[in-house]
Amino acid sequence: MIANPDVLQADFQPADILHRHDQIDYLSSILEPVREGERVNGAFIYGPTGAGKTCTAQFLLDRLADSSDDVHTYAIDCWTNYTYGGCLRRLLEGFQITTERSTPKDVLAAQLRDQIDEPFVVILDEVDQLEDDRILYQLYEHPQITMVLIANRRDDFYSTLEMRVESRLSGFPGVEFRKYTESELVNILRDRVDAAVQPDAIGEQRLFDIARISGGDARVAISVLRNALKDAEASGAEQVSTAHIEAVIDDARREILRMTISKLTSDQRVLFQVLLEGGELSFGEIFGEYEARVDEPLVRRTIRNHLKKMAHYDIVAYSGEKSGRTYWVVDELEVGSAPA
DNA sequence: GTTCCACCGGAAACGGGGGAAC
DNA sequence: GTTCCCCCGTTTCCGGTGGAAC
Repeated sequence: MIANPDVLQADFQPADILHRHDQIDYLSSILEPVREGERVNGAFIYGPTGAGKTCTAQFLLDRLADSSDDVHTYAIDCWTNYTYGGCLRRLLEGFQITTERSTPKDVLAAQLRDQIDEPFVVILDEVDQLEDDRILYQLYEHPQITMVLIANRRDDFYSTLEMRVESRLSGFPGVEFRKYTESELVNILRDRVDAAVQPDAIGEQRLFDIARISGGDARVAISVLRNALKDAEASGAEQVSTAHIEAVIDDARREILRMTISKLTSDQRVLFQVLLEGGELSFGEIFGEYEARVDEPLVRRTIRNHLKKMAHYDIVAYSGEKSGRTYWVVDELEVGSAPA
């Protein structure tokens, strides 16, 4: 049934990004001068998870790199490179400059300033995860670097920046990526189906079912599609049925959850599990349960930092400013009701 | 109003890990 | 192999806040 499984992976880069042509055209017009060697400040892409932000930005950078040998491009995941030094090192790596963990940060900054002497377009994905916005200021001031910033919420990001950085970046043209509509998701799924599976493996109505339960999130929709096709194939069916889709909704949920928690440290995973099982909990309840589950627990202050970081990741949420604060897991995968 | 307790978060210190220099 | 330097996660200290009990 499945002829080309790679096409069903969430990170597969399609030849065309459906329903994002307006954004692509606009971003292309912004980045066009870079091709001619001119300096462009950059752009800011924002919108919810699964709206195609990263995929589109990567698509644009690939196209830019293909069209000109003189333009260097690189993408940095600020979730994993959130420290000032770590982000600087990744940037220099992108320009083929090798660095060491022990290299002083001011040396890295000087290398960035002095050694990048050709047009360089950088995607900073999940830019709101950066701990230190000095890097954004230095990139802005660099005569050869163009930034493409990606985050979920525009206003939240700008509100965290130091004034001198905010005043510069607020001039970046913003490009909003809204959630996909059901019919848009159906087109995206059909595109993948046409490239990946045998004809008639899944009917149009079943694609609508998947689109409806995915809440506008292409990542979820593709995960449900992939799992439903696998389930149908394993059961010897010739076509995906409603029952196959119903059977894999929880699998898709777990898959997304696994992808999310795979980025966490072991202690953060315990905290996540405590909150997942306990629902809404106070700090004292979380810490008590955490302490009982690990052999060498970290101190309270560190756990507070971890919870704050997880809230920054949008994995957990909290209400209340001081005492009386409670924490809970954010249900990121908003899978709706099962198909009718 | 006062005291106690739990909690938050800034600041500084500590220590492990990794690389460079000798 | 040893020493030094640096990064970065963790710990310690401490001031501030808010709610509950008296």
